[in-house]
Amino acid sequence: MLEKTFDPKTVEPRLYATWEASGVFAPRDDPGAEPFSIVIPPPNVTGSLHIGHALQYTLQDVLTRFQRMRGKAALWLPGTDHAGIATQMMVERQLAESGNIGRREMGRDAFIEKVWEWKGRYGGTIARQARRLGASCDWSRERFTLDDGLSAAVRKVFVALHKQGLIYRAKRLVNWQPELQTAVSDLEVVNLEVNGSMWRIRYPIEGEPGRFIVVATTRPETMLGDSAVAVHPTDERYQDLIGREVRLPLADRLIPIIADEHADPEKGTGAVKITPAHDFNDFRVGQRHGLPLINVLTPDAKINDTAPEKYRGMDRFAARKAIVADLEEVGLLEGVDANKMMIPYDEKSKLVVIEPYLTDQWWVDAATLAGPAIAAVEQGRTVFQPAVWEKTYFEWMRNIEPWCVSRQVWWGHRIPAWFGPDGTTFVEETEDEAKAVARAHYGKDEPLIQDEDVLDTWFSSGLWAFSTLGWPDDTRDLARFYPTSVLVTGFDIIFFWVARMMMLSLHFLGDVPFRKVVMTALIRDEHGQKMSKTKGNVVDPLELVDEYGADALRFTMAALSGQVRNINLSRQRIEGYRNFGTKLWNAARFCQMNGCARVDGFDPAAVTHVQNRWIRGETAKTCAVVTEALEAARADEAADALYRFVWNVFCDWRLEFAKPLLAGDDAAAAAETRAMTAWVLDQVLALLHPIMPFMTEELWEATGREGPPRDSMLITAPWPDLPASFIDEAASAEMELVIAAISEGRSIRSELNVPPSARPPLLVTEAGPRERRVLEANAESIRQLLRVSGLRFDAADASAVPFAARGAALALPVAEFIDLAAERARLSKEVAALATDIQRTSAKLNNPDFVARAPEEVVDENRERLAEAEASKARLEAALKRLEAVG
RNA sequence: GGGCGGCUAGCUCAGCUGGUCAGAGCGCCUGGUUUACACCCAGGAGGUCGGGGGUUCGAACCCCUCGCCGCCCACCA
Repeated sequence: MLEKTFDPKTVEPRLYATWEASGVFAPRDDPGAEPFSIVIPPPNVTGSLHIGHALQYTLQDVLTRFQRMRGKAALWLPGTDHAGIATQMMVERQLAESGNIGRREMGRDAFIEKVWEWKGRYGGTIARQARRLGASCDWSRERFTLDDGLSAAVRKVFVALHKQGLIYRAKRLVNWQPELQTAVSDLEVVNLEVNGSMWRIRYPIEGEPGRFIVVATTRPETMLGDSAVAVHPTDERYQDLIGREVRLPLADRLIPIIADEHADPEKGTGAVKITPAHDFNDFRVGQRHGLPLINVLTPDAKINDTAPEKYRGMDRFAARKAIVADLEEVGLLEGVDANKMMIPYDEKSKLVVIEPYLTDQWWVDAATLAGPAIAAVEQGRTVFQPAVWEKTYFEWMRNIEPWCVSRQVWWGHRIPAWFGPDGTTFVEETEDEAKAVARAHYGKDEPLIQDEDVLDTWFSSGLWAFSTLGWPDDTRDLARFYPTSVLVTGFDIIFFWVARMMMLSLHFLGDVPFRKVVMTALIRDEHGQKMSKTKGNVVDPLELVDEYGADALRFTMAALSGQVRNINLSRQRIEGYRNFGTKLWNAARFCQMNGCARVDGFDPAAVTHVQNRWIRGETAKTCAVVTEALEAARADEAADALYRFVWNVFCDWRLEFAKPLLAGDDAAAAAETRAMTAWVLDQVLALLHPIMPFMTEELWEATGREGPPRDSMLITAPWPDLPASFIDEAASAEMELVIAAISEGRSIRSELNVPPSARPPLLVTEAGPRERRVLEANAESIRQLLRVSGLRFDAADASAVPFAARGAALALPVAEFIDLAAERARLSKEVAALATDIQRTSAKLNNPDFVARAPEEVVDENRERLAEAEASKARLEAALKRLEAVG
């Protein structure tokens, strides 16, 4: 006997351990099996499971389990990302907290050893947590971006791109994170609006004492590095000044006034200071005019030694204050205005202001790689779901900038570049190869120094789709599982990751990395607020698993996964789906208590009772919907269809109808109903398994104890393949009417507010010929049902006072139960409603435009509707007349 | 500045290519000890589908416009 409720806490760990130990997570080794593969978006090794992972992992697991059951060689490949900067910072912080010496004092090798230690200790956290969700990853294939194999792939890709001219080293302005003292990419910078100031500064015109040109700036400290002042070539105010010089205040240097389109006469004063080493626009202006690049900052954003002595060593913001004060003192500050502006911050901390800074870095020619990546999506070789994200992807790809891939941190893939004594660079996969090439170059051995930098962490994750499968080796996995089938990830990393994978995979494998990208929404709290620690509204998926069970959380994630941008998650929602699980559990208990066990050799195609033919068809319909939905990676649609079927069809009607049959005298019908019910439950378990693996597996095991033995666990059981011939249209039509009739009857009873003790007999007298036929055909079932519900059914009682309603007509013997006046009013209202319906419909049909232009089916529908309404109206009118006679 | 989304019952959301589309869950109200289930059962109330125009025989769905809300991108001195 099944327990009263499902206990996830004991069942889930047990089942997961059984699955994992039995090796079913690995793709089946049948060469004939069609491959299906997903690579996990690798979480940071330092990470732990958050609600967004729960959503993505649920989706990936649903698809993997579904395809596994469909007989495919299904692989869900797990792994983690070394997450260069993030991990390095975390370990540094941890070392500091435990009183260790700093990273720089420790030295590179010792520090990296510490990070590996950290990884060894905490790197498995998220994988353990994923298991609690039921993730059926093939853990034997787990990868880490710094694994030997993956690192080899990184070196090979880097070297190849370099030899192809698609990676180069160049001195350019980069986004510099002064606290970490590393370059970051454009994507790692976030512009935030702040209330700042704009200062107007007078630059004295050389040779014309008392005359100034006023420039406006939000960053006065950078004036120490000014190389020019620019005005628009057509700006009449400054025509005579073009070509002249100004004496740069404080720095006391002469710089030219130049004409450049960049200066916008509408903005500020129309004259703009040009600081090529500290501003991206100015850098371009400087290049156009051959201006010197004057860097005035140290790597940690203090004023350096090119500046006047007074400011040297000052922090950039302190220097700003000092410079403004000094300008004011010498009367060169014309004014200051409050100014709302966008300031670039470090994307992670949102605290550190990013500086444009002049350094040597390695760059990927993204524009060249983007071409094929754009074409692949245009041609539909990779499809985004939902498709709106394709626009975002195209927009970025078509305007892509060179990608700065070098980082001045230690934790990561060291750039495979070596410098010779004369600065010649040798880019090779190994030091030995570099030495060999250098020997050839110099004619003798020269000492080589490897580049200190590591690669952007997204460089290695950009190879994830193929490096994890063994590339550059010609592995069987690579041949079988590349391209992968689906990628499930958040829209927030379209640029960081999806786009880079597209570019790098297409370039090196010649094919897309995945056929479909499912973009998941951002999960917010129930009020639509972003989850954040400071707001205290973060929900921990593991807590939810503890409280409601993994299946409930999974069902919730699946059901909500259709949302494009935001998912507002509430506990009530999860409770609702937990209740759904309980409902299923109880349905299974009902089956068990009523002897609905599986029957050896049972053939669902051969059932004869209308209710069994009907539920067989409903099951087949649901199976088709669910299968199609999951094929399309629409877990939400599958969840929705299953919820409705299990609760609103199987439990609400099927099991209720089965009760009288099971208790009835017709032994054959009862036996058939038992077998059929068990069969339906079996199908339901299989269809639900991808979404609710634990409860379904548990029930599969429990229901397997009776009847023929199970061939396998549910996780590897075959997916139901129910033919369309299982749908019996006649049975469907009949049951639809029966259900409508019963619903109508319930409604009447309830509206009449009949106390349960009074239980009036419910009679059918005014049914039309069709309804009557159906009702009479099912008289036995209905009688049984009505008996259970305390109602009686009698098609022959002519003495009843008629009552009719839309759908099937039902009648009640009113006498003591019905308020005649109220019933009259009710009927009149019905009649009036039907009259307007008839009027509207006939007007429609009399409209020649409608008949001519509307589709035939629609016209037919309207004709039918008119006929039905007229018939109903006639019946109701007759009933009303009789009711009046009684009253 | 450019782009993209959203605005449908108290709440969170479905409504596919215009033709029963005005829906679901939760919440609320009424009733229920009918041995699967109160994590339940039955019933009910609630919306002029953000405003205004237009196209059409017909619009929540298409077009225009306005209004909020959100997100992404962008070098605005």
